[in-house]
Amino acid sequence: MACRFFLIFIAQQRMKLLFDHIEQYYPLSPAAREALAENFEEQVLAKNKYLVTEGKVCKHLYFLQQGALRGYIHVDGKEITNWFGFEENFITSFYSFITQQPSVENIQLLEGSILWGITKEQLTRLFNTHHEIERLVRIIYEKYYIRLEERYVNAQLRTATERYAHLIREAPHILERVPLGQISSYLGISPETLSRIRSHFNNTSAAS
Amino acid sequence: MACRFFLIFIAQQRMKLLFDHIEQYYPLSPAAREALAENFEEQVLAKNKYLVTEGKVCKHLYFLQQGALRGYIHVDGKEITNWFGFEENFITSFYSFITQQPSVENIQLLEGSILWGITKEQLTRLFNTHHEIERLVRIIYEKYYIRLEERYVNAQLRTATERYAHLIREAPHILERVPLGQISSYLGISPETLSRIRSHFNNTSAAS
DNA sequence: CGCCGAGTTGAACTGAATCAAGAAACGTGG
DNA sequence: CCACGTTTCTTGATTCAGTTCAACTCGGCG
Repeated sequence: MACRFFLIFIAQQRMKLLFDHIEQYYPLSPAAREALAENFEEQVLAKNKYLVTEGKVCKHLYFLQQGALRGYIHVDGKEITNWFGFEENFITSFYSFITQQPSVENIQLLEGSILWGITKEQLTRLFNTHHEIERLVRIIYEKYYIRLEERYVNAQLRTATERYAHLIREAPHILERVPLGQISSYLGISPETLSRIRSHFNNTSAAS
Repeated sequence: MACRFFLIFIAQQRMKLLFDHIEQYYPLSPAAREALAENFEEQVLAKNKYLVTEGKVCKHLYFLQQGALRGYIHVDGKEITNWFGFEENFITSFYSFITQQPSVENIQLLEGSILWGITKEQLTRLFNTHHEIERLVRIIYEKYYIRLEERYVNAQLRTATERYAHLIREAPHILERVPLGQISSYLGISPETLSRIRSHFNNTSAAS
């Protein structure tokens, strides 16, 4: 038996970042932590690989421990990036994961990454056995809802230049880790315009 | 005792639309229904009154049984409508309700309306006593998350004309119940442009 | 009856897209 | 380590969707 507890301990050590992150949302009992540790599976993926591809059902909810990725859709033959994901975030194609309908979006690795995944079925089972896990997920949904609402207002109200300024203020790391073309589609502007905005920014800020 | 059950029955009859709606998301046990019936409070408000005003904390989650309303924010002295709410929808200022921080948005009645409200505290208490109520809310969050995601993609990708076309296809009732100026800010275009788009639509569709 | 807010229509203007061509940066194989 | 093609980014010229400003119309209401 000592052996079993030791293995649980080891597993939870490897998932430390995930559990630390969860703690910020809602503190779980040891039993619930153990149940989660038994159901999350590690996944290591190389740059440019896909976590989710359009047409296929997204079965997993992921926690991104290390790396970066993006969600994009195809519109008129072009790739439109809808979001970027970085360390310590839950990742999935929400529409597909929730409804279990084929995904319209693709999730692609921008860097080699380490993820922890759990299937919808496993999670649903855990909801039945551990009320607090369902509470945790309810709270996570709340946070992500608010985030999305912010993005929506931002997209609706701001001009291209303002959206870029907002991005370098709120998430400057994106600029170093993501090619311009993907950022421009995320901001809803053409690559040329973003290039111009950026050079204008550099000139005016360098002058000061 | 017979009297008590009779009163519960009466209460649930008055809230029939709410319970029917909930049923679509997740079927509740009689005990949970009863608990909800005891905590939701009816509210009848006249046209142009406010359900939530900016600066104040939004304490309630509402179910709109009858009527119409809109959420808007002030930007550069202008009112920007972010969403419309109609019958059989849950309504709140999500950011304020979830975080219990002062609201940035106003919720105004577009018509005289009948609502059922429950406070955040009451709901949180019910989460502790009835797992299934927390599940219901988790499922509701999922649905509303997907809806918001759709609105986001729509705002980001479509042109003004396409957004209008999408609106009359998906929610034609809005046009009859809401003044043009509010619809235009919701679509993220100027009233003049919407007027032009609309007249163009009428001309081309009347010609066919 | 005249006022007032909401909607329409016109003309000028502008932010951003598109088209097109070059310049850098990047990775791959010799 | 360099030469190569490929992709990514920049810069310029033109075009276009949508804004802004301004004047006008219409329906409701004191």
